[in-house]
Formats: sequence, structure tokens, C-alpha cells
Amino acid sequence: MLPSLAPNFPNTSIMAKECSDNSLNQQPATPNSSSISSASSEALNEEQTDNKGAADQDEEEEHDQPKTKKELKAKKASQKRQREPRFAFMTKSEVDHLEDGYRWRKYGQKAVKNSPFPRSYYRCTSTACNVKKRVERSFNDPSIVVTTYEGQHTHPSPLIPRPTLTASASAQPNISTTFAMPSMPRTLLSHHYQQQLQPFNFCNYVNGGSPTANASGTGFHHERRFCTPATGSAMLTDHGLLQDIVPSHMLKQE
DNA sequence: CGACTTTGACCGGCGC
DNA sequence: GCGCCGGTCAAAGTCG
Repeated sequence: MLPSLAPNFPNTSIMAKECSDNSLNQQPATPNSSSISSASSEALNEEQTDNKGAADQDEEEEHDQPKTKKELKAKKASQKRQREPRFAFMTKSEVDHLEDGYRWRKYGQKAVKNSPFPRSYYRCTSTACNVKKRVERSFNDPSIVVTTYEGQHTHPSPLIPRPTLTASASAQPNISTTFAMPSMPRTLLSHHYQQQLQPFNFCNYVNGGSPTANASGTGFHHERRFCTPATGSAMLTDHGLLQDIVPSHMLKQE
């Protein structure tokens, strides 16, 4: 299951938005219901989606096996409907796809409604690892890249921390390394990454400065700018993927 | 030639 | 039922 994030990031109550697709598939998308989900919701989510998916499939499979490619695809899709919890992070960066130690293959790109910036879909290239991530730019602050991870890596990072990350963080003035690999147990992170990575919580926003380690040595130094976890959910409005993690005032500047 | 990206098509969920 | 939208697929193209 998911690594417990809280112990890894002791300085924030919730380190990343974990969003269940239940909010997409089973619950009315009221702003309040999109609230902060907790780790405990994961089991529930899976159970619910399992049951739903199983019921659907049983009904279909009892009649006949899928024959065409399309049918197969549909069946596969329905099986895949259950999804991992997601974690979103914000990175102030000029480049969309940031090096995080894993190899990703882009499998899609879509225009996002109400946003001039497209959303890119990536999948971990490692076989048997179905971690996905979505990358999009914040509508209101194009310098901010919102990265949403879904799933958990079943393998250690294939890449050693490369100078590119260091370089991108230090040599490129417009990058503040605030991204993180939430599904990666911190034990798998190199010290370098632990220093550099910084998870974004929709209630925590890194104020564009250069990454600095805090006194406790966790490497996480951020400002709480938007809200507290307790009030954050109420502030969220429906903005698609961004609603999961981006404070409403960033999405809608009026 | 393999790995990766691009991009149009397709599908399912959801609101009206 | 219909249309919109998010997510995914897969063929074609690109790159090293």
C-alpha cells in the first residue's frame, strides 16, 4: 500500500493531496466532498470501486466474452476503473516535465477546459509498474507546474540523482524545487532528493524561493499561504484536476 | 532500431 | 438521450 507520508514529512499535517476517484465516479462533485482525504480512505475507496467494477464485469462476462478489440478495450477499461489515490505537487518551473528519478513515457495530452495549458499524461516506463502522473500548468500562475501522481512505484528509482536536477534547481533561476515523489518511500530517496524534494499540499505553497532545509533537517521549508487543512476543502471549487490541490484563488483570479 | 512523443480517435462518466 | 469533458489508446512520427 501507500507509504505513510506523514512520518516522512513531519512538518506538515498533510503532505499531499490524496484524492480518491470516488469523488469523480461515485460522489457528487461538491466542493466539500472533494476534501482532504486521508490514508484511511484508501481501503474504503478500493473496496467500493472493487465491488462496483466486479458487479459490472460479472454481468457482462456472464453473457459472452468480449470478441472485438473494442470490446476487449472496454472490458479492460472497466477493470482499470479502480484507481490509486493521487497526490499532487506544485513546482515552480519553466519546464513541464521535471526529473524525479523515474523514467516516464508520455501517453497523452489533452487541452484542459478553462486553461490555455494542456495537460500531459505520463506512465512509468518500468514494466509492472503502473504509476501515472499528470502534468499541467497552473492557469493563474503559468510558472507553476502541477504534477499529480497516481499509484505507487513497485521498483526503486532507475536513475541516480543526476546533475540535471541539481542544475535545474540551482542553475535555472526560475525553478524552485518543490516537487516530490509521493509514492516513493522516502527510504528510496537519496539524500540529495530528500533535500530537494518538497511535497506540495494544497494548503502549503512554496513561495518561489530556492529550496532550503529547515532546522529539523527534513528539507521541507514552506510557507502556509492558502489555508489550513481544516478549512481548505471548503475553499475548493470545481476546477477539474486542479481542484484537487490548487487553492481556489489561484485558479480563479477575479 | 528501440525508445519516446505527438495527436486524433475513442470511451465512459456525468450533468442537463 | 445528448453533449461535454477527462482519460486512454494506438498509429505515425521523431530522435539518438
